Amino acid sequence: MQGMNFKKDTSAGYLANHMARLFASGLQRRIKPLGLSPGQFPALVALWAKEGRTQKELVELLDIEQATLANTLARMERDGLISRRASEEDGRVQQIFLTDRAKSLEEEAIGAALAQNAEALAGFSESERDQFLDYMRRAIAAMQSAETGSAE
Amino acid sequence: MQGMNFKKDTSAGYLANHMARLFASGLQRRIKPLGLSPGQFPALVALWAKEGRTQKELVELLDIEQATLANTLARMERDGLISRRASEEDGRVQQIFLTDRAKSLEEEAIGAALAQNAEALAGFSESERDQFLDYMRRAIAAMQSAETGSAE
DNA sequence: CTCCTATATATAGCAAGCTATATTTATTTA
DNA sequence: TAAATAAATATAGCTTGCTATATATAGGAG
Repeated sequence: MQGMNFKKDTSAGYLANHMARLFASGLQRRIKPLGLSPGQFPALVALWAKEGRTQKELVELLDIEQATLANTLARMERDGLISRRASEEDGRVQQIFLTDRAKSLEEEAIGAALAQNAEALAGFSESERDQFLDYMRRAIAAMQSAETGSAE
Repeated sequence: MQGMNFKKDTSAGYLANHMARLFASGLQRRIKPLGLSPGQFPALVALWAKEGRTQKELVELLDIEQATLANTLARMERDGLISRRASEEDGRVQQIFLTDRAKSLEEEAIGAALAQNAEALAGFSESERDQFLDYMRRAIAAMQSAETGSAE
């Protein structure tokens, strides 16, 4: 069977990958001047909302693996965005705090992310935008349940 | 201004990133038994359609950078999926050919990708699916034109 | 022919993902 | 209490993506 029917622009997976890369590079362009990178964004958002969280708490909040977060946090510490303080009750745990610099970037950084989202959805009506977000949430939920899922 | 309004599940960029990672890991789970990985997929699709393409031609076809493709092709060669033959007319150019193994995988691999797409869109009606793909194409187009774009 | 420029591919170096495993400290159990 | 298990974090090693730069070959201008 030669020439099976597979076109990249009709593949949801292909489009999702391409779209995500454009979101990331657009965000990067906007926040690089602030000394931030896209992968740090989710952790920053969680810490702007509440400091002193542990790595475990962040892993539960963000949809990434523990090892990925550990590396991201190491880069953030290196870049002067966070500091970590060992817990006294439990020697395995560290609480994570934002530096003054990281705190000072909240407004601009969130503005950049919102601007990037707006750029991507510029041609969308409000209801189209809502529907698009809903579709993405549904696709995510479907794949997550398949992940955990039962027999094939 | 403390506590700016930014929620990950209402951010198109966040959802796009998460969704793309789930597509990739789902596809990986399906094609790993074939000895393939998700990043090789676009190049394979292009070569299944027509062999003997050059790297430059593939870069024009796929939405990735030349350096990314160069590395992906190196891994594909290492893994016995492609071979390259230097052009006689132009010493800079190499034509890329599929190995027998890579050719033999076409049906199963495309089936895996289609199955992954189907899994993600399981709960969608046909018109919802079409609309979703269209939304993604529109977001991609908006970000691409902003990339090239005029003054801010 | 020689020098400049353009083109095709490769390499360096980094970020952000992942899986799998190691390490360290707590907790539980025998 | 000593040994086994669990929990929190780190590390190893890989892929896929990027930007920036190097290398090698072609082609054009003088």
